Amino acid sequence: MVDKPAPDATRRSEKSRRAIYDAALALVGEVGYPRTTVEGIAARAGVGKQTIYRWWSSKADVLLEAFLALGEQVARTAGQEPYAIPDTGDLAADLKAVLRATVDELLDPRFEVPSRALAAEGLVNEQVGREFVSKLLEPQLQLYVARLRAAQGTGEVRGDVDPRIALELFVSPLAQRWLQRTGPISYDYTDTLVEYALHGIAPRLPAARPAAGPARRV
Amino acid sequence: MVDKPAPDATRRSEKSRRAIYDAALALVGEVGYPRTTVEGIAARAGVGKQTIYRWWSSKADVLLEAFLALGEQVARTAGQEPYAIPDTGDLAADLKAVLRATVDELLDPRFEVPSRALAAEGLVNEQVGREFVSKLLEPQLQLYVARLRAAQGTGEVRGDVDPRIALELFVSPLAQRWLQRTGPISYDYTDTLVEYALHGIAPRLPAARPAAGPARRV
Amino acid sequence: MVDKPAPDATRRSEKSRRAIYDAALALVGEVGYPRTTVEGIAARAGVGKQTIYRWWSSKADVLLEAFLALGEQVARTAGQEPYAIPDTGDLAADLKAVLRATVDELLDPRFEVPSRALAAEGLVNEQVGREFVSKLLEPQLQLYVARLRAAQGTGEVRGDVDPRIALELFVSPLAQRWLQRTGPISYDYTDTLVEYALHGIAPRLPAARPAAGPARRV
Amino acid sequence: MVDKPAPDATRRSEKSRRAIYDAALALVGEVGYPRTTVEGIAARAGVGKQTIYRWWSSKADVLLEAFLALGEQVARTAGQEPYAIPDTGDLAADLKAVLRATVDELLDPRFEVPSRALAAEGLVNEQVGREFVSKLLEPQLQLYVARLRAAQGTGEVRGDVDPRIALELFVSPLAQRWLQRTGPISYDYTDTLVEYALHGIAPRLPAARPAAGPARRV
DNA sequence: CTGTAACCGAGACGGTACGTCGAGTCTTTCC
DNA sequence: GGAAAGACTCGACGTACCGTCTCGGTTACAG
Repeated sequence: MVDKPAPDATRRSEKSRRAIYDAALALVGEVGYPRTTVEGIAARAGVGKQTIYRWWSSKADVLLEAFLALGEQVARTAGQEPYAIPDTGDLAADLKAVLRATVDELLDPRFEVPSRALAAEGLVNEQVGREFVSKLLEPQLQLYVARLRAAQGTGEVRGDVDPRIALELFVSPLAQRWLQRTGPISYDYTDTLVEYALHGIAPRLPAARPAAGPARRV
Repeated sequence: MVDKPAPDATRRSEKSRRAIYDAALALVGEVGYPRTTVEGIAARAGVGKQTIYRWWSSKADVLLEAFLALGEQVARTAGQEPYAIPDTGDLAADLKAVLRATVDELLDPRFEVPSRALAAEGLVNEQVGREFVSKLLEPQLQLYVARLRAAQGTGEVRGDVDPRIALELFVSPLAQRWLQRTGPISYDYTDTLVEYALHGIAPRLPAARPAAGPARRV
Repeated sequence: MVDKPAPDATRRSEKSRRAIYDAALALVGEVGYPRTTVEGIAARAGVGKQTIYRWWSSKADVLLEAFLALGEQVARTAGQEPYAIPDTGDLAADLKAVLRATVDELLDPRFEVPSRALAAEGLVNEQVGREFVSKLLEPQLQLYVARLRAAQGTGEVRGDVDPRIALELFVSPLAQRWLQRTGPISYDYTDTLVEYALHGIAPRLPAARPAAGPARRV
Repeated sequence: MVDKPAPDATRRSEKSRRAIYDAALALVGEVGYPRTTVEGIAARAGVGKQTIYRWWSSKADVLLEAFLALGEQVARTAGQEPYAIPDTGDLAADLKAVLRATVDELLDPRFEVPSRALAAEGLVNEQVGREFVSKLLEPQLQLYVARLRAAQGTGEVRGDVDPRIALELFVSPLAQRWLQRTGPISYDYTDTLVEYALHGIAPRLPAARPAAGPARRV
């Protein structure tokens, strides 16, 4: 069995690509993911169906790229990297700020429908899932890893902690509430998550060191 | 507009119902959720399509009930309630044990495909999502709430902690890794989650807090 | 390889069949055969495409049956058999009359487009061709065979002539002019064909028998 | 509306033209006319699609020219005009000989598929039909006209006979049997046609005619 | 001898129709 | 009246070609 000859990407129509992205995002936003069809995207974009099938393998694939492109475009519009995590020296405050921003984004309908749709498709379609995770999710999680490592440097976080796991303590609960609608999302909620995660839910042990401040040992 | 006359449930064929459950679970396991069709379920169950549409509203609905029925049947077979959380007095040990059991279940292919499929459908189909959460997910989470409340009684957990949020610190990360394939799942991983969640990732620093605080347990 | 289970003809929708015949004939008449599509027939008939593909194998197949049905219906309307060849005892007059009627029919636009289309499809698609010939053409030609045989009985036609070939002398030229547009069609033309065919194009040989009339020997 | 600028025929690639003819004839022979596509011809000829559309208006147009070119080439190979009708003084013999040669050609698969395809297309596509008739069919029929006229000079054929009609008595039946598969084709068949056509199917009865008559040859 | 304008191979493009699949509805026949 | 069976309308699928439209590249004639 031979793969078909693979189209010549240098001749690709930029206009069509953009029109397809726009149509796909618009339709998903308007009628939802399951009722968005390849045929509908093509019609709305003023494009032949074949032009979609030539460059993408499925509806999910189109939407994934469209969403990535949207992300880049928003980033470019915003001027600088919007997803950086600040480092004011106060880890808790920084995390709360970022998570509050995330809450805002999750509740923004422009993002909500397509990203929920992609996440759903990714659960069931392994290929889409892997790409969704590696292109969208993991890069953002790595920002938390970096911030937590910095906090380990300043002693705000124990040195033997695995940051890749630690970040899940506050990121995953938010993700699950949003995706699976297991509970409401609010600033209070994310603030609480950060507190529980950072300080632990166990009562302070009476032992411990006297010391003050955020452990300014060099 | 009137709802259609509503079928008379007393005359329902129990045999058909079971055959439909079996067929649905078997097909989802064999060909995956998206390629499982109502027509296929009907054919495999030796049942008319109308019999399915008479009692369920969609493929997801069938699968949801089939999955619930499977759970009950397994429970009945196992003899006693399988999802209870032990209370040995050692919270950490109890949670680790339960999460290890959960890991086993998540990796059991008999459960994996249908529950992943249901979760995915639930993301996008709000009705299914609500039912999935309220009938399957939340009841299990409430077991954690109960156990955490008990731990608050013994002082293992601060009294001012919201148990419904606290449980997410170790449950959600596991759920996300499994659902979205963001990372590997193992006993080590869940043990680590419990440790981080229970003791916090920050070094124990009882100071640096105003005072006040609740948790005035006797 | 198995044929698909073959639909149950007893459950077939008579209404759909009629609507499909009507739509097919109308469309062929309006836009011509090549621009008549299965999709168009289905839409016009208010029928799903699948219903067409369930019962017919192709556009040509639909049209063939539609045309046959039209023929039957016209016949039923006309009351008695319309394609019988009269036998007044005067072979030449009878043939001229029938061929004049045929000319009328060939020039009737209601028949022209679909039958020309079917004939064309039959040239290239052997299956359609065989059915066209056996169901439509040959039965009519057999009427000529019968009439010629009767004429052999009365001595109007030599006894050693093969009627199946003889009829082609006047039928085929008309068919070719009509189908291939190799020349105009008129009463004069068909009358001439009959004369040439019946009396031969050679001059009368001076020899021969004295006799009179159309050989009324019993 | 202006016609497009009309390509410069002097710069036309002869190699491409030949390759297109070859590819078209080969494909029609191999997969039949309906499954021969412009795209396929271009690919097989190693030619851009536009090169075909620049010089021809349709698949049928290409095939028509390809077929004409094939005819010329065969003629050139054969040395002299192959379709001339001999004039030995014996009309019946001459016609039988020519028709036997025609039978051979009709049964030659090299010719059969493309010419049947062209004839079919011509039935439905009037433009192609006219060209097919005027460029291919009529020139050959005119050879019969000439031969019949000569026969009128020698008294073998009545002078008042229209040769253009007369030739159809033996040519059209053969054409119809071949095109529409209404019967087998053989030397016997064509010999019989000639006999019937030339001598008439009625017994020779010189009487029963008013008199007068033309054919007053000296 | 060199533009430059046409043809050329290639193939992406907007479209139309294909023939298939499955959804959800409707109808028939049996129990 | 529920159930098996399956034909029905409908809508989308992914594919095949249509005929048009760029893209370099390669002649071949004009300056």
